[in-house]
Formats: sequence, structure tokens, C-alpha cells
Amino acid sequence: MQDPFVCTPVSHHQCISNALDQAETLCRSRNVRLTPIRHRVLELIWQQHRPVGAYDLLEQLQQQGRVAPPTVYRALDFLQQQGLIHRLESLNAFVGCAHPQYPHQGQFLICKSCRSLVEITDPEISTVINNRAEAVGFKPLNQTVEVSGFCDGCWQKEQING
Amino acid sequence: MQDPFVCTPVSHHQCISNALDQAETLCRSRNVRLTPIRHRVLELIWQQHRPVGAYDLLEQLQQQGRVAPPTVYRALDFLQQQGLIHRLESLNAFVGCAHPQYPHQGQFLICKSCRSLVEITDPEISTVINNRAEAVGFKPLNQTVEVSGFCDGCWQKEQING
DNA sequence: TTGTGTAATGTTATAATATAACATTAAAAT
DNA sequence: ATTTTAATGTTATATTATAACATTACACAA
Ligand SMILES: [Zn+2]
Ligand SMILES: [Zn+2]
Ligand SMILES: [Zn+2]
Ligand SMILES: [Zn+2]
Repeated sequence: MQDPFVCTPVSHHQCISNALDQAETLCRSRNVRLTPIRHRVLELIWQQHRPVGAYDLLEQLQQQGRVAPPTVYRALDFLQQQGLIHRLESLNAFVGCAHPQYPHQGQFLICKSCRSLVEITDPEISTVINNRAEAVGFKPLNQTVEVSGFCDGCWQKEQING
Repeated sequence: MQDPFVCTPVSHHQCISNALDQAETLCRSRNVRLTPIRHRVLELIWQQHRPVGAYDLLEQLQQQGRVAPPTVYRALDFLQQQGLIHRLESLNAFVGCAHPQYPHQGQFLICKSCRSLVEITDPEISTVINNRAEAVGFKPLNQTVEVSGFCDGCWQKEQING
């Protein structure tokens, strides 16, 4: 469940191709089609390696010909269904999932300053939430957990600069 | 922190006026203005007692004269700042907060079937999330926790009907 | 109370996000 | 090859939200 390597500016091309390779393998094994458009959208998302809006993606796709919103949204729907990306409700944006092999509830840490994002998949968080929900007679199916704050680097700067 | 009474269809007028009274008291004590529009919007939200979209509110306001979107959004901004309502990111909707006196991180249980909503304010959930975030060097400031699933009643029906 | 500054609201226009509906093309299955 | 289904193209529009500037209401001091 842990990322096999840390993505640095230098290794980011690796990070992208890893994600794409994983996606291809996964789709083949599930017998679903990672078509060129879907592949391209996933690639664009991983190139950013941070939350991207649908219309940002659209704009980039349009550099290689005419594309309309439904095309992007359909690709995003597919990628979400396959667990290859997550949608961030508080940002109206999408981000690649680093471990799509395992179905999971992601928890997202979103830096207010640099907009970077970290996904953690902590079973304890999921469990506590599910337990509390069930304690009030609710049947939980899906969780949205998004935390806004500062990443390590930005928090240091905040404290120095005020 | 616990709701003093359960809202039933019969007692709902009480539930609304309680919320409004509380809001008035709170705003007076904070020396901020619960203007007619703000009061009205809060009232409309509590009348539903479930998540309401901004344009739903707008439509209702327009039954008493011309109103434009910014008016609604400003009122919603104010009510949010005062903690009188919460925004549900996964629904693009707003709901009244039952205990605005205390600042808190709400957790929301949203029924997929009847669209009812329960707010719980479980400190353990907040704490676990904050701890895990800090464990990866993140400084958490604000949490969004929204759980989609079935309320008690709807879950019973689901299981019977399939 | 009369000005003076600030907060709130009005008004118009538009941005940003997302989907409906139907036509066309590509792929898979028979 | 034919049929069926999945995917994409295309046009239009729905839904959610904000920018920018004008006007009005209110608070508070002179
Ligand atoms: Zn994930
Ligand atoms: Zn940061
Ligand atoms: Zn609350
Ligand atoms: Zn229900």
C-alpha cells in the first residue's frame, strides 16, 4: 500500500510512466479499455501530480485538436470507476491514485499554500468514521475525507514569515 | 453538544424557531448583524432541514421579489462564517448547524436514498485525522468529512427490496 | 442632527463546472 | 459479414459561483 518511491522533480518522468504502466496492467486484467483518450487524460493528470480541474485538462487536450467537455468528463468518469484517479470534492479537481490495485478510501491532505496534495490511506481513520456512523444507525458506504492545511515546507515558511 | 430534542414533522416548527432564536442570540453577542436577508436564508435552510442548494434558496427568495445570486451567496458566506450553517462539499449544498455556539469540525452522514443528513461532531474522528496528518508532517487546519450511505430507515427498506 | 465612513445590498454580466441528448464511429461478438 | 455494444463526437444547455461597480442602510462622531 506504500508508494515504492518518492517523486522528485528528477524522478517525475518515472513516476508518470509507473502510473501509466500500472493503469495499463490493471485495465487489461479487468478487461476494460484504457483508450487513447483515457490514457492521455491520466497522463496529463500525473504530469501535474497535483489536483487538476477538468477544464485545465480540456485546455491541454485542445492543443492537439478540437475536444469538448463531455469527452473529458467521460474519461474522468472511467478513471474514477477504475480507481485510477480520485475526485477532490472541496476543490472540484482530480488527482491520480498511487495504488489503484487495492480498493480503498483515500484521505487527502491539501496544502493551502502550494496546493500540493498527499493521499494517505489510513484504515484507522476509515474504521473510526464507519464505527461512529454505525453507532447512530447509519450504514456507511463511501467516505470523503479532505484536510486543508499546510504541508511541511509551507508550514515552516508560514511560521517564519507570519 | 447534543441536540436538546429530536425533530419530528410535528415539532419541526419548534426546531426552526429554536435555530433562529439561537442565531439571533449568537449574532447579538458577537456584535454582528443578522439582517433580514440573512435571517430569511437561515430560515429557509432550516425549513428544509436537509441540504439545500444556493439556487433552491434563490428560487424561494424570488417569490417575494427580485433577488440575484450574489445576494444569496453573501448571506450563505455570512452564515458560514458565523458557524450557523455548514457547506457540504460533496453536494454543493448547505445545511443548518444545530450547535453553532461551539466551534467544531462537523462530520456529515448523507443518505443516498432520502437525502436526509445527520451531523455528528465526534472529537475522536477529528483527533485521529489530525494525528495522522501530523504524522506525515502536515499541519491540519480544517477537515471535510462526509459519509455517503443509508440512513436507518432507508437501509431497512434497501435490504427488504434489494 | 448632520455629515462621514463602513457595511450591506442591488444589479449586470460573466466565469467555472458539469450534463443532456442525439449523431457517428470504432470495437467486439456472433 | 452482420449485428450489437461501447466509445467518442457534437451541440446545446444546466448548474454553481463570482467579479465589478452602483446604491442604500447603518453606525458613530462631530
Ligand atoms: Zn487512492
Ligand atoms: Zn505546501
Ligand atoms: Zn455543526
Ligand atoms: Zn434515508
